[in-house]
Amino acid sequence: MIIEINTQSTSPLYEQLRDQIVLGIAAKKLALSEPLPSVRGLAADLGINFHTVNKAYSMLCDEGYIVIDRRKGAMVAQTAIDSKAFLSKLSQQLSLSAAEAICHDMNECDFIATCTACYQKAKGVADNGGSL
Amino acid sequence: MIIEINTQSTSPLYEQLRDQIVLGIAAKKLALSEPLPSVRGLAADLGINFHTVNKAYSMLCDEGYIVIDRRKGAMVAQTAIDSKAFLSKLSQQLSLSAAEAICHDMNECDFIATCTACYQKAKGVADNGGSL
Amino acid sequence: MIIEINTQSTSPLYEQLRDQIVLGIAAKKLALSEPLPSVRGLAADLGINFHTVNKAYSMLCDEGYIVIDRRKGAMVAQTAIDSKAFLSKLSQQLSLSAAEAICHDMNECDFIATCTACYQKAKGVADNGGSL
Amino acid sequence: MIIEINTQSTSPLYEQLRDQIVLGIAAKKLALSEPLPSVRGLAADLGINFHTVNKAYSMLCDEGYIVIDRRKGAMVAQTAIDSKAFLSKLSQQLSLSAAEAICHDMNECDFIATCTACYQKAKGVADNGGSL
DNA sequence: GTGGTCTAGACCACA
DNA sequence: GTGGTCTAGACCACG
Repeated sequence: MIIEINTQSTSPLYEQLRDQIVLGIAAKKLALSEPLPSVRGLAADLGINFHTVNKAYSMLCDEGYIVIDRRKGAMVAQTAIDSKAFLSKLSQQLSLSAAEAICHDMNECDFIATCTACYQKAKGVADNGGSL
Repeated sequence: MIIEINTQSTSPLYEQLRDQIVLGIAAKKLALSEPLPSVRGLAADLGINFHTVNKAYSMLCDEGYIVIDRRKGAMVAQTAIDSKAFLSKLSQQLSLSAAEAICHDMNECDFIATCTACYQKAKGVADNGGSL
Repeated sequence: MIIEINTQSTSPLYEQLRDQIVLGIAAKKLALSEPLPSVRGLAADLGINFHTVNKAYSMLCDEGYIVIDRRKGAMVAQTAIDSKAFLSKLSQQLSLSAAEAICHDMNECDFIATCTACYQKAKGVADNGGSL
Repeated sequence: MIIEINTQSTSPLYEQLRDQIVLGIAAKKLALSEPLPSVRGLAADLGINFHTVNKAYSMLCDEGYIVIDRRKGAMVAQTAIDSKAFLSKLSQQLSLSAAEAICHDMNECDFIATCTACYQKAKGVADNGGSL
């Protein structure tokens, strides 16, 4: 799996990293229980400070996406927890996106079509050849 | 229109303000060409510094949601521009949301249902009772 | 002669007005010794405050583009004065424009071609049919 | 590279700063990818507030002259973008300068000569003695 | 150590 | 009266 970091973006590096890994897990590019690269190794690969990678891993751990074992390192969690708080957060994100779409004169059909396309893309259908 | 600011949140005040106003425009709580409150007036109402409000207004202006008229102050723009760059940004936001949903074992049906609900909510259907 | 004012621009209205009138004089749309519209009349036409028009006229008078007669009102001056200070100002403006052009990878030929085109345009060649 | 700020001038400090840096980039006094001084460092050198420098840097970033890297700070951009909008802006600047020149009885030859001189000066030919 | 954010207060330009 | 500009200082996020 390839992770791209843009050091010129306004969003913090650890957040970009966290987002990329979530995308990777959803697309099954990071298999369940597969160990993630070590903090120092990934930091070296990306050319960033290992504290930054550490922070991203901590966030992912707090959100339940990964589990961190002191000996085995980080690995993808079986399933993410705390789905109630998550639904509230998801709803907020989507409401804002929808509001932005409405302001840009996008009707419901087009918005839902975009949502569907993004879901498919996130699932990695295009990358894996569709059906599994 | 009521704007709520959470000073406890980690996200910057100007960003919260920007998001609230976008939601307000989408829900038609802020009519087209309706003047927004003055920078200092809104700041006083919210109990925050006027520079913070100013930054939010500047962002909204850059994004094309509002225009700042020298005579009448800030007002809702007729229509937001630069839809090409917007589509790319929207797609990125939705892809991340979709990935998070997938990690939480949400299937496509449920995700799309949530998207639809959020679109309706953003449009203010729930608030106005649907048809008028 | 048509004057266009953009109340949503960041540059002050009186400056826009001043620039438009200078362009008009150069293009001979405002003939020598022709009286300019009255301060209050022009303000009403443009839908702006007459203090704003007044300020623009004062600037033009200070720069020598027009003369203001208490009885006859404002009119185009025979010739602009203070050419030494002007040359310095012009050089400064052009140097900055040239620097911006260089940063955008524009070579000398293209820059000079653009300068020539702008000079012709300012002289109103295209509008008046070329020769006089 | 030496930056001079005139606190007596009517034009805002951040604009003067922005212009000086553009001139510096064009004259190659600031090499490509060379890091600019830090916001607070430059502010201290110039004896002005760091917010003022920050605003100038933000403008330059928006215009594509510099990029702000999270690790290395601000640096000269490889190449400025959005040349279409730029050409329109450049044409407007030059037209106004040309109009002013015409009002001061400057003929086309003299105007173009001045443009050429300014281009050379901006490129830094005069400073380096022409050929190297 | 660097930039980002927020607050606060003063002055001026603008309409 | 409104926004724009500049200054100043404090705190935190980031790397």
